[in-house]
Amino acid sequence: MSDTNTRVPSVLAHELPRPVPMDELAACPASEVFRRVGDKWSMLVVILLGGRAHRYNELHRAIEGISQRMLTRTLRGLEDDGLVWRHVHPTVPPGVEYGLTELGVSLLEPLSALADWAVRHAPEMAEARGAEAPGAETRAAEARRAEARRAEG
Amino acid sequence: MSDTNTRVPSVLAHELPRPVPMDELAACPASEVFRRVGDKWSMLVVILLGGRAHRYNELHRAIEGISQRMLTRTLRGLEDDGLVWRHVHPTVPPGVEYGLTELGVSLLEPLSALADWAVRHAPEMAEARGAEAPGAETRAAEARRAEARRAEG
DNA sequence: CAGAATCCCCCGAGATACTG
DNA sequence: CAGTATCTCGGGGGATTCTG
Repeated sequence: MSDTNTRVPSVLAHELPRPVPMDELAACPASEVFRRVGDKWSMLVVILLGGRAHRYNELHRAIEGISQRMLTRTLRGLEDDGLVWRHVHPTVPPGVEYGLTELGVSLLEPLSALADWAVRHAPEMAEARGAEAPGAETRAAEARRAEARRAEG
Repeated sequence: MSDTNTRVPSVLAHELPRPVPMDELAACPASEVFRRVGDKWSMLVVILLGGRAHRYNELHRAIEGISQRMLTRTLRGLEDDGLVWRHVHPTVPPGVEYGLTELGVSLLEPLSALADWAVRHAPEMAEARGAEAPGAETRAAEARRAEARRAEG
């Protein structure tokens, strides 16, 4: 990936005119990060920790729906990536705190940009896919679309 | 999710002081979008189509590694989300073109911000997790970290 | 309190073969 | 050319139980 600090490859500079350099992107760190962003809990934890440091059970209660297993694994992953620090207070019932490293904090910005985009454009996406209430109707909508495609193509 | 166009909830404004409103975020479109970002091919396709419109096999060749099934499913998903359009040229061997909708184009910006972050901070992440060459050493590193944790906590 | 271990299930995703 | 149809497998992720 050549030169990192001065001139960033900026593969995605969204003016990109060229056929897109796959090697620079597919094999490159973006995929890895995208994957983390996509997993079910990581970014949620990052956001929570972006507010302030939390203890384990504090996170567990705050997130609601996550299993202990997944919370632990998620934290481990983020810690391994250097996004989250972990500090053990050697008290009698042990207390473990988690928080964002500087690296983790720096992620907050592009992440919030993406989240803001999501919030802003949610209505358009909802409209695009049929907009009717979720549930049985969704399948009906998909069926209609498939059929529309058949008629068209 | 209240008011969307004037004052965006901006849940993630990274100064966020409050305990983080889970309801506004967890159940909200961000998760959905994050998931899309995380899936193996979607964002790659978006980026490719960000350069210019492509035909099906053109994408298939460009991406290298994607199966027909996955390419089709990915395109379908993006189309359903309103990020990608699809146009069938009623020629004799059928020709189908895909491209980004306006919505899709608008995604390019936050997406590139995230990718740029990834490229910029890849070294730090690599260093954080041990930095040795991938493969068997990775497991050794993980083992070391686990042991370090045991010794510490 | 903060996990580790174990079991289990579902589905994302690849391989392969066939088609209008 | 641009798909669809099946089969298959690995792993992401949940529920439950046990422990320092």
